[in-house]
Amino acid sequence: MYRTHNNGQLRAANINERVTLSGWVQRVRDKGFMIWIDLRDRYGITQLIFDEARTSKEVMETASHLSREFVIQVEGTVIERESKNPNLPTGDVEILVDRLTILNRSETPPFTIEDETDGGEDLRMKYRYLDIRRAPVRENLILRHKVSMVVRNYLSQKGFIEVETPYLIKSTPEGARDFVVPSRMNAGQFYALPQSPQTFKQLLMVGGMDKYFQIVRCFRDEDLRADRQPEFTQIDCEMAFVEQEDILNTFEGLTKHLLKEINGVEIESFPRITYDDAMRLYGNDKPDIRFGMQFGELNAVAQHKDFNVFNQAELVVGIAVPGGNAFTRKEIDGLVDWIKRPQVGATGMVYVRCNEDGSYKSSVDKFYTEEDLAKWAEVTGAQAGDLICVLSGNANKVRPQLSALRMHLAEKLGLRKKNEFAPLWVIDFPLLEWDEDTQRYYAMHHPFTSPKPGQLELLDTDPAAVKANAYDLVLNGNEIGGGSIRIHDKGTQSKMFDFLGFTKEEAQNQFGFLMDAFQYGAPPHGGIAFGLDRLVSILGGQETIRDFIAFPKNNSGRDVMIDAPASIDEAQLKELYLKVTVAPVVTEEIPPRH
RNA sequence: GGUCUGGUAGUUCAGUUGGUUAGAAUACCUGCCUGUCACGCAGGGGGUCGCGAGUUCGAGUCUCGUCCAGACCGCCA
Repeated sequence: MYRTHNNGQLRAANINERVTLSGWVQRVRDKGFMIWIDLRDRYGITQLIFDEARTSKEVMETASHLSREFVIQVEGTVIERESKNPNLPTGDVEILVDRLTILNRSETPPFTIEDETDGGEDLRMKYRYLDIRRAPVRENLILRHKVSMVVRNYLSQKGFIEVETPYLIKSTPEGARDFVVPSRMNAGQFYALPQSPQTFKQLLMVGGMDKYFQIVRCFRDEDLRADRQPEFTQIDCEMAFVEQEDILNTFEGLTKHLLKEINGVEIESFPRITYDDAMRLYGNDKPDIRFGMQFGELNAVAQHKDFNVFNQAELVVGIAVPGGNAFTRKEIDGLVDWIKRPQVGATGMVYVRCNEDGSYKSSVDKFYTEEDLAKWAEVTGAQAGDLICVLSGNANKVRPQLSALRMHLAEKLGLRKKNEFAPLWVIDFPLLEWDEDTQRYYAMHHPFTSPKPGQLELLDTDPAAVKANAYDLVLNGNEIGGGSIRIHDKGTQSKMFDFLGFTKEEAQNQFGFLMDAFQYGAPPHGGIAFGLDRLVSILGGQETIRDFIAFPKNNSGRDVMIDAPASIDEAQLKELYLKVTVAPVVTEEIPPRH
């Protein structure tokens, strides 16, 4: 038997018990006459003691040569500590060891296995199995497990059935790039890995499953970010015989339940905002509403003076930055530089200082009186002590720019508190989105999304005005879920494909199976999918999803631990009927560590 | 595809105007230490300054290229 207890278990009540423990050596404190060892496992740390006066010479000798991350097994007696450690749950006791076995030795790890490690991102990923020994990573994975369990239990109780859908499916040109898998048995043909189980869950509705969910891996071959991985996990859900209201209520219930179970936060009901309002008030379809700073449109009060920049602009829009009058000139110049960076792309910024005495001082005093500026303050809701930041230009460009500034300032001012949770629904998304490059409309959500009742006719006259039965769940400025009521009849679906530029043949070839299914009694249905990785990281109060994934990919989509992706040999290529047109990549040999 | 930041000891980093033998902390090794818990003290070993070219009497430092990593924009229905 390797152990009678784990390393987080023993308390004063266990004193005088004889125990066997196993684990990793966290730290050795060798004072010569006595050696203390912190023994670690997933459950905690227990202190071992080896004492000249009470421990055999042989065991003492072995103990003195232990070092970090050795795996050992000890037998001994639980004794009361002479000096207790209140910082440790097991801090009242220690184990006086009389038998010590080294189960496995360890090289010195390349970084410290501590909460605050000295290891950089790169190194931690290369030795991820060591990183996972660290409490913060371990706790994140445990949190992820808890969230999955809460979701599974909740949805099961509500009558949802978890059904698995295939990973080897067919590539479609719409949407993200597919990861593709060559088929050995079907020369020259390829599977694609699913970007989501979208069509399958709709077919499950046609199949009468009524309420489906799946915690499922999805794949997208697009560039990565701190919150984006090429393979990621969705909580994928679909319901039959529902309207938008039913979906919103069901999954608001799930999200409330999660916030309560995981974070102990109770929220009455989630606010709803239309897409148009979100864009108008926050310049963004996933607003962070933990703080205010809503946009104020200033065209009426700032145009028709002598300031041509504003007069020529489609939109003049500002935000009040709470306490922003305290910024120095240098800080404000820094903000201007920040928004002028190519990533944001603004051409300039006008600002107004709202002084404590009620007076105003702006960068455009030449053109505006204090009375004018007072109106700006009224529109943006600025109080004495605030700073008003104003951008102008084309509405579609200015709104995202001011949104970026709003988020940047909120970060700077500490308004994005990680233990505060502000969910909201964004509803009434447009059905379509115009793409300048290809000069055509694309489905904003996906081509299976239904238009609002009675708006299908608009498709021919004013496509941009068509609203969809689509909704996003936003939490703290992150889209954590999105879905729609789907099209469930062949006629409408066919019209959608037609409008999106599919020929009859293309539509039949790519989505014929779905439209066929719709001919056999497809029920009205709709659903939603949550990004589990992102959801868990937000509930865990962190920005990056990588630490909530056991073995994540890096910025360039590589797994630096197993060194994937990699070339495959000629024979394998031949078997798959593939020819590679670039030279095989020779990966760097990893030198052995000493 | 683009913008920006970084790459120096096992690790995290410093390194001035281009100038002697490239430093600190930590980790590691050795010794000492009568209750440690980030133990302490003394000593020691440890460097392809990412790689390649160039400028220069002289490059960790300047220039160009390249590779790697990270953040962001595009992209992600």
